[in-house]
Amino acid sequence: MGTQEQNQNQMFYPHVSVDCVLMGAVDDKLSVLLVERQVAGSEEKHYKLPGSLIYENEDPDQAAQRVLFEATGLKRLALKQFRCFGSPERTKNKEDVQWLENAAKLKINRILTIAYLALCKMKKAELKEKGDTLIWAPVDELPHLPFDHREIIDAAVSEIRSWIDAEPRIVFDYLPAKFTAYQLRRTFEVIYNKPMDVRNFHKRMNAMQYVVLTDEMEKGVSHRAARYYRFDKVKYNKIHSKFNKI
Amino acid sequence: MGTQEQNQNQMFYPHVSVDCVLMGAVDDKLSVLLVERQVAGSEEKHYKLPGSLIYENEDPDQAAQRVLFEATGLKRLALKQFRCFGSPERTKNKEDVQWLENAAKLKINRILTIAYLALCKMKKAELKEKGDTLIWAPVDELPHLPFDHREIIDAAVSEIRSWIDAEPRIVFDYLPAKFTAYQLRRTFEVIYNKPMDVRNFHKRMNAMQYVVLTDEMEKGVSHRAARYYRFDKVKYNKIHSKFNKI
DNA sequence: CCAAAAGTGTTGGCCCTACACCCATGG
DNA sequence: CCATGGGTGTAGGGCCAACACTTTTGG
Repeated sequence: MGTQEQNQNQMFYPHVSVDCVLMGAVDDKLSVLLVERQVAGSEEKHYKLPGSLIYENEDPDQAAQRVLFEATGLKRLALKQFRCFGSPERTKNKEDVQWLENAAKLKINRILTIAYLALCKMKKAELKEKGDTLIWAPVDELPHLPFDHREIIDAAVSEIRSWIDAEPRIVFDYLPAKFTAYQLRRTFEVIYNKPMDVRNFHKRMNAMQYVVLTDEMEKGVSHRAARYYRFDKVKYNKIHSKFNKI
Repeated sequence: MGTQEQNQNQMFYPHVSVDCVLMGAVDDKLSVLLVERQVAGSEEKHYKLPGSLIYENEDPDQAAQRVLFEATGLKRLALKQFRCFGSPERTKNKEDVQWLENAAKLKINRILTIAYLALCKMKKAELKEKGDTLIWAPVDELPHLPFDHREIIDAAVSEIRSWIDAEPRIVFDYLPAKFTAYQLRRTFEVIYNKPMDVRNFHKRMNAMQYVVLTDEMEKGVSHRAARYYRFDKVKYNKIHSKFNKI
């Protein structure tokens, strides 16, 4: 570890947290989940990314799962660690630090955060049950956020696209078990923020051998009923196993 | 930050380090730079990734630059943070922890590390001057390494390829200012570990508008002299600016 | 019968791969 | 003159994007 002997007095123990960028589509806009935070002497609502300091003997990956479970009740999401944000500049805003010290009842000098991202299919309605302390904010209409949370969200949005390219599986976390071609296409359109040709998208979907037709159809719609497809995990794993990639 | 109020006694301050995977080609093999570490009561040489605990008020990115400067004398390398390794399991090997505590003269409970990677053109010969405490180890013939350093290196090798796809610039950090088509091709072959067709590679190189021909040639070689090319940073930046990508 | 969305094929361009021979130089 | 590596072009296949009409259903 280099020359730390000469710098022992400079050694220190930062706090380490995880922050989760949970993405979903609300009103056809790519949105992120934010949690309310109480700011002393302020009437308006303030929001931040769901996050937590990590516990002793807790793996950061587990901490991220815990944070999202506590916020949404969801378990075992496909969470991806995508970057550590550790600049001392993160805590340059005194208001943010003061809020954090009040909330954590700890003296905070510096805090590193490990950022995670996930896609999810939770609907606005389901979140209401958690008591109005959660909101979905469209990524291009974010409220004021503490620390570098905006920067974290920006990084997450560009990260999710390359993640999907490498692991298409994750978009199916965002969809119900049975879904229509339209739903899958809209998912891609929202995440990549561009329209996709319907016919070309069908071809692309056919090329995904792990997207299989079911014998169910939409019912009660005032137009030709769409077929339902499902994601075949076994076929997917066969195709995407590391073994095949070498 | 969730429910940390109820868990205050579980809050703790881990140590945070950076570890650097510096890659280069030695004897036509993709290799990583390792530094020697002294293990009490052992005659054989032990190695590890160059790394350091981070200082108070030090950005992890700066810490990584510092580590590589201290090890190699190189400054301002194109370093990329690629993952944080934070499992409590990292310190399960008591020998590793004991060695670290001796080296750092600190009691270590747990240590998170932020892993960085870079390509570099330093030659074996140049490293000798640092007094034999550094080695280049081929990635498929690594010695025993402490903690999860082997896992970190494996992750770095697969990471570097996708990084180059996104930012081809970095391969030129690995080459001298003037280089031949052969050198550039060998660089790609070593990093991707597969042979590349000479003609196709020339076409690919021509497509890189930022690789420009100079009017210099090889001298004193016992075969047709190769032309030297150079990397044109200005052209590269024009082509790869974020502005063009949206 | 009309509104609304579902579903379906073909063509052209681009890019990548495979492949073999002549050129310049030093010894 | 020969050994060594430098340098070049073409043809075929796969992948992606652009593009318009018919089908089914509920109201």
